[in-house]
Amino acid sequence: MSELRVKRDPEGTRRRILEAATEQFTKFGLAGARVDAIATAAGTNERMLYYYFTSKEGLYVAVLEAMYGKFAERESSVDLTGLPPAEAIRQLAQSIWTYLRENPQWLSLINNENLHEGRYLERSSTMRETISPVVDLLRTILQRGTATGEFREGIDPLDFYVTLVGMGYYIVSNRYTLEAFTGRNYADHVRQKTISTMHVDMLLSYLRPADNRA
Amino acid sequence: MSELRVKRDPEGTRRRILEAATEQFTKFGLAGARVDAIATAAGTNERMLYYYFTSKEGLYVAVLEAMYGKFAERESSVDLTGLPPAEAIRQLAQSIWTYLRENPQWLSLINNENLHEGRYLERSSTMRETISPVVDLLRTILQRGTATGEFREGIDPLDFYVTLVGMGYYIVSNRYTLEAFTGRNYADHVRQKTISTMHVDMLLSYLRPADNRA
Amino acid sequence: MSELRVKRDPEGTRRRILEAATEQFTKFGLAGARVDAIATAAGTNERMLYYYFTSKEGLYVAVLEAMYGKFAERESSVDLTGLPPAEAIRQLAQSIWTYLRENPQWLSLINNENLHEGRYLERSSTMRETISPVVDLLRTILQRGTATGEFREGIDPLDFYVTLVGMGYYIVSNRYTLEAFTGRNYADHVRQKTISTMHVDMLLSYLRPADNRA
Amino acid sequence: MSELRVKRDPEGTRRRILEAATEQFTKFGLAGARVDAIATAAGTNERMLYYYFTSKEGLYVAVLEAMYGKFAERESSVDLTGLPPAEAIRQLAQSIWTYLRENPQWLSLINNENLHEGRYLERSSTMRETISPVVDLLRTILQRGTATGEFREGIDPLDFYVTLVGMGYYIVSNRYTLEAFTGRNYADHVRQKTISTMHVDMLLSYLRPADNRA
DNA sequence: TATGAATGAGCATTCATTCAT
DNA sequence: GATGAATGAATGCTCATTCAT
Repeated sequence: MSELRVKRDPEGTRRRILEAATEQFTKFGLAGARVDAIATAAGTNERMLYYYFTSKEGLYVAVLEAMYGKFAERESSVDLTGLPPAEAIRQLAQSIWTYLRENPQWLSLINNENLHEGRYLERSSTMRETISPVVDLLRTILQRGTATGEFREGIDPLDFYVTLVGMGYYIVSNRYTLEAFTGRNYADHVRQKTISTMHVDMLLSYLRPADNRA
Repeated sequence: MSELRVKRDPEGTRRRILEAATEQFTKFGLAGARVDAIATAAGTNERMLYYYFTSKEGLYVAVLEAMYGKFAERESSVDLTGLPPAEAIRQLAQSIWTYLRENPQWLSLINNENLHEGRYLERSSTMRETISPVVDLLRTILQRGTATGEFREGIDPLDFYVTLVGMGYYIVSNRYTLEAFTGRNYADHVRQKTISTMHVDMLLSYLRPADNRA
Repeated sequence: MSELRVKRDPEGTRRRILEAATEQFTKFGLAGARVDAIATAAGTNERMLYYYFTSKEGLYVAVLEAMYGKFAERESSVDLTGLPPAEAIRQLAQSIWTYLRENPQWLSLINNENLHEGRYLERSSTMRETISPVVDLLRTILQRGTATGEFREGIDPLDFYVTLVGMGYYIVSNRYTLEAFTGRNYADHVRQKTISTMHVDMLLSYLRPADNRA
Repeated sequence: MSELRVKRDPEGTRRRILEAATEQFTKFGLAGARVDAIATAAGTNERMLYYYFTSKEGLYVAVLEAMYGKFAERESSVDLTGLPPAEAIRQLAQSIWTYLRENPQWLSLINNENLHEGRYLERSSTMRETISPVVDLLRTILQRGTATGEFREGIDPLDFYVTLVGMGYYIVSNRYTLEAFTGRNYADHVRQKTISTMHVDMLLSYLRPADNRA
């Protein structure tokens, strides 16, 4: 018999709570989110939230972990084999920046975590492995570029990765204050394209060997 | 009659409330900060907070404005006249990055504002003028560099400024999550020096004209 | 098929719930005890508690009844035949006081019942018969003592019994507040022996006929 | 201007909360009492309860302390100078028992404290001094009696006091369960008179010297 | 018999804010 | 200007209990 409202649906209930919580936490932060708003949005009652996640903080950690999961999944799915080094860098950067642009709530969560000095992130243990595949990929690209003489030697892949991510992160995360300060709307498509071109140029001109310059 | 405790000190009370509020808002955000904690920390009672700032939000806006004021003051005090263009860029970057490093609470406030989609920032109207002197300064430096042939043409000063700030912003603001993800402590002095060297190199190699490269 | 965990054990489950409930109710009272704590301590789930005992109150009554059962069993097992009256009184008193000392949770339950004005006790009808054998025994002893001239006439056995029990009850039930008020630890063995000697003396000197005194 | 409802009355509000709390705690115990019921009964709101007493437990302790205060006041007001020793004992006992009879809520509180193993009583520091005046008084009476040869030697005043109090305490505190068990209503005036006569007789016959007996 | 899932009312407590002096 | 007293609406969380399997 088909029913509109499924009465018993543990997995569904859990999932709906997690989705609702993700939205509330990204919108209002840990302190600002309200458990009753989460329960209502999830179509259940507050009690179930505690049944599945023990506490508001427990739910917050679960949201963080679910987010990391999706992020890691996506990061490891990029395929850049066979591309010339510079082009690989370009595409890797675009891929990461696109992800950040499309998932601003993810950045809100990260910012919230930094407000809490990473307290809740520490509880989860698999963060480091999340990004290592991308950094490995980047390392390979840099090595290929150095081998062909296109890139200079001695580039630290992790610092380079952090810089690359930061470029995209900053303009997405700070889009509202940037508009107030600069008068420019960096959420705008054209604006984003312009500045990301600058960023790619910057990354690549930095990689170019000194001999090639003078 | 002489008393140990000065009862009436309007300016002092106002200032102490503002200082206490700054600390609480930067630590816990708008939602997380507690008015009674602010009052206690300021050595006064909650009522005075409403007397001077109307509401919690009003106090929050006042904190934002006070912060902008200090930031603007500092930004306009840099003197780079007489320096060769590349050196001027280097010193400007270092100056800004040092400020960010030394004022992480300022970044917390900005992040909080972005969480609120810049709602409270809009109320204050003088934001844009805050950064324009620095951007003007940067524009002059870029023009000087272009004139001497050191820098390429057609660089957008504002986008360049945003990129430069973002580089410093990201590693300070995200220091906690970066440590969880990368295993590196970017709050560390040596680490910060290393990556800021990379950033300056990146900015300058981007500015170098194409003719100079091939 | 043999399994390590026996799944079905109705009597065991019922018993374990009752034991866990006894502990929780004596520790925290009816209002303070938590059904989920009882279920957990009994190694089952809350639902079974309702299956066997209908409600929290039903379980509470069941605990009361089980306690009475044990108490009655014990009370009727004292054998004092053949002892001289005074010695019989002495041994009866010691027997009762020892029981009280060894079952302070029983006193907690009784106190709880008095807090509820005996509401739940009334439901059980066999209370009165519980103590009547002991009172009968006491009546016989008193009659024997009167016959030999050792005890005076006209002693009410029930009032005497109540007084005797009260002496032991008070110092066990109130051991914590007594320590706070008097500085003496009446839970201490030596202390208990001293005061119970006083109590026995008191009971016996009361029983002694007036003629014997002057 | 005369108003029915006094708007500002800090002392009154505090007092009314304390009175309402006393009633609720004595009726339902610490766990069973409800803060909103207390607030309503006090004609104020829950917030004020926390304003004046910090927490439910804080209020509970305040109730305990207020009760002790009244008890101590009363205890120290008995005047027995000039009475013959036996009469003094009789009147002291009656005075204490009357107090217990008239303040059964006080006994409920004490029982509750014993359920909590005296946890909250410990916080208050002046308990011991509360009863010492009465014990001193008792000691004097006993000494006077010994001097005249009416009382035997070597009576411990504190143990004697504890026994005396216990006699009255038990039949008041356990009046409901006693009725269920014995069928007698010890709250009844006649009943109480009968048994307290027994108790006084018991105390006095215990005090009488051995020489006087045989 | 047994158990995981679900519920709604109620819980102690805290919140930002306002009143009266 | 300054302060203690007062408020009502939340807030996160727990309660005893019932439903569905």
